[in-house]
Amino acid sequence: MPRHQNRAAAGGRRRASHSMESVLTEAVALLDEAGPSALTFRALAQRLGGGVASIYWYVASKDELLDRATDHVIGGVLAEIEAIEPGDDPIDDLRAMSLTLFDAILVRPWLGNYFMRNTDVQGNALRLYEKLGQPTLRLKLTARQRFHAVSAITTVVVGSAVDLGQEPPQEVLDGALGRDEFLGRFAATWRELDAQDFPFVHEIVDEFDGHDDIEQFRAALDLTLTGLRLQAGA
Amino acid sequence: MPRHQNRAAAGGRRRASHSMESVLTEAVALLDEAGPSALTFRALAQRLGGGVASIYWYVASKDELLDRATDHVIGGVLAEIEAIEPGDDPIDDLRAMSLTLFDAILVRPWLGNYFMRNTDVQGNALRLYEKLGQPTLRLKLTARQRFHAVSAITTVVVGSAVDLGQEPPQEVLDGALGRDEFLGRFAATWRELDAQDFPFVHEIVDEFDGHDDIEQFRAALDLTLTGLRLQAGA
DNA sequence: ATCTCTATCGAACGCTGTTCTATCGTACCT
DNA sequence: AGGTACGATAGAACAGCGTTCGATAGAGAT
Repeated sequence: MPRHQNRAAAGGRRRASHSMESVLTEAVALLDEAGPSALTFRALAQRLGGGVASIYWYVASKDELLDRATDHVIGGVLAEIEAIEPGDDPIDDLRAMSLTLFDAILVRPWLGNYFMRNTDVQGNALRLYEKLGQPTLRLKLTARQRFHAVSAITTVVVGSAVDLGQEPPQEVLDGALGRDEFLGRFAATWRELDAQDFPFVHEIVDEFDGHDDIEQFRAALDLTLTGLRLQAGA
Repeated sequence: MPRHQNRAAAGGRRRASHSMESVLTEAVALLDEAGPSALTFRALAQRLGGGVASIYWYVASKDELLDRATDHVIGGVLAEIEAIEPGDDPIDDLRAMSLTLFDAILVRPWLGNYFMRNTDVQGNALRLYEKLGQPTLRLKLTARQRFHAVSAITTVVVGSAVDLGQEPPQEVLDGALGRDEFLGRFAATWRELDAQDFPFVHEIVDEFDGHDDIEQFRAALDLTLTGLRLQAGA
């Protein structure tokens, strides 16, 4: 592991000169551009203009690379969340923070899969967890209820995000097939199901067709927050 | 794809004779015994006493294998859920179904990662989705609210389960390190954090230490169901 | 000038999912 | 019976992956 940051990158030489920063930045860029399957040590090395093995000086394994890359961008999210001014209602604050986190995962669907995997490496994730928990300190709850509340909220956020994070079947990644057509195709097969056996699916198929992910998430979050509000007796 | 099931497996011959059933059963067995990383085509072929390429006659890719294996066991869960007698309160029914599903994922943590990935292949998952939705038909809700409610519940169930499904760091898989010690080690590092900067983490660290996953899930589920009950105006 | 330590890299290893091609065995048709 | 089509099996090879090894370049200290 590197003990000192790289001071400067020497000019056009043979050997490449990296830094933790550049490694994580390029890793994130790869994840953003083409999803988790595109982040390979070879692809990353090529982007950095160096050899494969060099990356192992900064990172002990791919898992650690993913954890550090995740925490790297979570740092930005944390800053956004810390910039939120606390209001009168703690639950409204929780709501705002959750939406900010969700938005971030919406832009980078891969985040959900690695977020909070290992708080040893993911220091920013831990800080974010703390930040999410602080509003609950202003609620009339037991410590256990607070713990469960924040767990429930992160579950909803990350769970919703993971749903979205599933790599679409290539056709929509290419842009050949739009998201609406993708949903529509599912909806079409659902509509062909027997109406007797699948009354619920028929009831909601029009809602599913072309639905908005953010709205769906907001609905799930609000159910949880309503429950929490009731629990806090406010 | 096989059009006919295998009628009989001829006695001790050279060539192996499979069936969709046996392929999925052995795949599930591998997943159960040693997690997703243990399910490889080579390991599976060895268990089936045949060659690697044979599996591709039943399944077009590993993704499909995972989808079918998942749906295979979801079939059992579906039967359990269909055996539940509907009661007076639709939300109580929802609760019972969710707990049944969660229990199933608790026993097979890998389930959460593949559940509902592709309802084309996962027919039982679709039926389970329908079953989860039916109680909401008895609630005073709009179609959209019903859709969002069931999505929220599956998110909580699967989200909680995925959290648990993360392959533990080998030490606890070996049994060398118990789950309690594993949690305790995290708790210990959390306790060493600055109390000023991490008031919430300090507040809940004792709850985290040695916490029960099922209880944590139940708390998250109940928050959502309470919110839903309020929404339905009951 | 030599030594040490940081940082780099090419080549190789073992593993993976997947494909190619060849084949066996059975059921059916004449 | 003999021929043929096809369901079903399998070994070998391929490309790609994460990871390890051993060698080595460069900069600063002695």
